[in-house]
Amino acid sequence: MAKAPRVTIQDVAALSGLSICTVSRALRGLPNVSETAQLKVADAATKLGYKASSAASRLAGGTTGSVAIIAPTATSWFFTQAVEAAEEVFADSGFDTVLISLRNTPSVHRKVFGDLDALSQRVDGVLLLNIALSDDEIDALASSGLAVASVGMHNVPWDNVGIDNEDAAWKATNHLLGLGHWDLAILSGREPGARSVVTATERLSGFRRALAEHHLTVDPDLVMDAGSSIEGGRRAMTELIENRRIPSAIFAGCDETAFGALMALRDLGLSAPKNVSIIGIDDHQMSWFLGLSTMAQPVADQGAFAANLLIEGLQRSGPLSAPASHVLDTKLIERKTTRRKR
Amino acid sequence: MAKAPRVTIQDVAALSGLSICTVSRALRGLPNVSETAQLKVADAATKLGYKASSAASRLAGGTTGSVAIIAPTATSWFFTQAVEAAEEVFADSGFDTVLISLRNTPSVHRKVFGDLDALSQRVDGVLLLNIALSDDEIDALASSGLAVASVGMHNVPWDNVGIDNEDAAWKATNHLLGLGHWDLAILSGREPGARSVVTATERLSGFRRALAEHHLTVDPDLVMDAGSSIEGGRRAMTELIENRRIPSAIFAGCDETAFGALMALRDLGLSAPKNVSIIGIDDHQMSWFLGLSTMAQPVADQGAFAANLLIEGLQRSGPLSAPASHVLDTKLIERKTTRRKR
DNA sequence: GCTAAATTTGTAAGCGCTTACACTCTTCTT
DNA sequence: AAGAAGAGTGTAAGCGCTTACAAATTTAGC
Repeated sequence: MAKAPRVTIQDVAALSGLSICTVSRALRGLPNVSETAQLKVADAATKLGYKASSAASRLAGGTTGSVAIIAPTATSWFFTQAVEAAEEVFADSGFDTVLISLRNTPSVHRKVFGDLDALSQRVDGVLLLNIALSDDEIDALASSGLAVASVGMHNVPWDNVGIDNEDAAWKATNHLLGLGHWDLAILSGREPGARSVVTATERLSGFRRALAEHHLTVDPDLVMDAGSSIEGGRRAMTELIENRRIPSAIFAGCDETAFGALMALRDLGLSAPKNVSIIGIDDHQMSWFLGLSTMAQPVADQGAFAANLLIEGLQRSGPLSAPASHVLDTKLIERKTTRRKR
Repeated sequence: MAKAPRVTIQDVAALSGLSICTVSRALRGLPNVSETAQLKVADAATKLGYKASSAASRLAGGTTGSVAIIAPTATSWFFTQAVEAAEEVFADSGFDTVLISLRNTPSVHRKVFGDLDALSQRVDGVLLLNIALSDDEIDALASSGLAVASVGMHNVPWDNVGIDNEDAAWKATNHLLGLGHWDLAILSGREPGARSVVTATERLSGFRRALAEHHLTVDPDLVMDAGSSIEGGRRAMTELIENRRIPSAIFAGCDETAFGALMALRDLGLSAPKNVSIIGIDDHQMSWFLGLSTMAQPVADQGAFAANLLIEGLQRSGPLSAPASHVLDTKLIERKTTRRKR
């Protein structure tokens, strides 16, 4: 199969009998192109199967036709769901998706956000998934010329979609409190050694608020950095049981953490809700199976929604209207790992 | 933050007192550059913080500095693990990773593989994860100019790494057979309506061989297309129990399918290994917790290994040596969902 | 020591696209 | 009905890099 010589804008111009310039404008839907020209160009383009060279386009000051999705890690459930949904939206809109996993590693984080020029050279926009950014990084991003949208990041100068983490945590905690549990632990926070994640901070704060409203104090011994992985949950839970004490109930920052906790429990001959009640956040696909009580959140929806916001931002490109923050609902799903304190 | 004017190769040339051309060659490690020049260029480049523009480089006939990972879907466990591992390797080698999910959708598949020109325009190489390709597609890819490497694809004209699926399935089936189960069902195959996956075909064949070696026939009623998702496993298992019959044991094409089957079982008041023994393939993170017997395979290793092969291929770029196929080991992990037939 | 060959360096022509600017035609003005 | 304004189109100059090819320099050969 011989390499077909690339179809360039020249060919389209030739076939349509117009100049390169007019073709370029027509193709990009710019004004000042007659309908006749539009049609001729569109016709010639499809006939030739023309696709603009992103490299050339980029070099000449145009766009790259690709966007980046930046996630703290690519393996945890939340991110895989969100990434898949966003990728679909991007692909359907003709964008390539560059995946960047920070791997929970500060040095990678710095490398990515420390050189936005490099980023903006390769992509037109970025979709941020629950990334904890410093004020400087936010400013830099906002003025980088890149379109930005995010999931799970509040108070940022770009469009965002997420759930109300503080509220979800508050509700989850209240569920526990309502069941008569007052000695609560939280398995959340950040991966030890990693950068903290906004989400975790907000969830912790919801947890604290719920307790405070019941005039309960948070025992520092029961606040565990468990990250958001199964392994982290397991480690934290083991540590909790072996070296601290068993609380009455546990609020896990996400379902995977709860899974890990459940494992640790079983390792030690304990179980939920017998020895301890436990609730997570997410409604992971396995949660139903494991009977895990949880606050359900629409993950794929968030990814798709944010992706669409980014694409809109890419199109509008004009004066940025005020950034909007969309909040999606969460819902308590009571299953078998939580029950009234005896 | 004013946008720093881009540092171009011109600037480096000026600072080093050499011509653009020499700088370009020096930067890319091409021959015929004196050591003195090398040093001067390297010096000037770092001093200026110079980064080549990938767009310009690409346009001029160089490389894009990015590679694509193509997966049948981005959400299933196997792929998320492999993708994360590969992305890490790519990132560490300075490549951008373009994620392309086929979403188990034939039309997407056709779109991607039907226009390799578009692909080769944006990336230097592709990493294929368990993609079922027609001979024509394989030929087209092989002669597309793209570097290619794959996971889980045998008999392809490029480097591949995978496990011996036929053998793994055979071993898993033999485990069941050895336990006295002779009435076996298989939950594998492809997502109904989707393109078949090589892996599934090979696993089915290992299953058949094991049975044949024991002079057993495969009951077509017990061969279910379950795809490789939890949902698929659940659906297939439900269908099996409700409209066909309950076999003595089940070989699930992957752990997630097995999870789904376990769910379906429980839905109907049954359980493993009481009513049916069940074994999967993968050793998913949750399998230990659920007590699922399985054939463990090193997923992240496969992704990383293949990514390295791709990078090597990218570098060598010369006459392609014979494609190598690397086979990684699998291991039977006997847990609680399989037991001797009573 | 002088030419032939090899090595290092520079010149210049693109790669395919965008865009400022110049140039036709049409339309409105008055 | 003549000039201004605007719509539609074309010309040409890059964007930053790679790469023939030519030029300059060094090295080798006899």
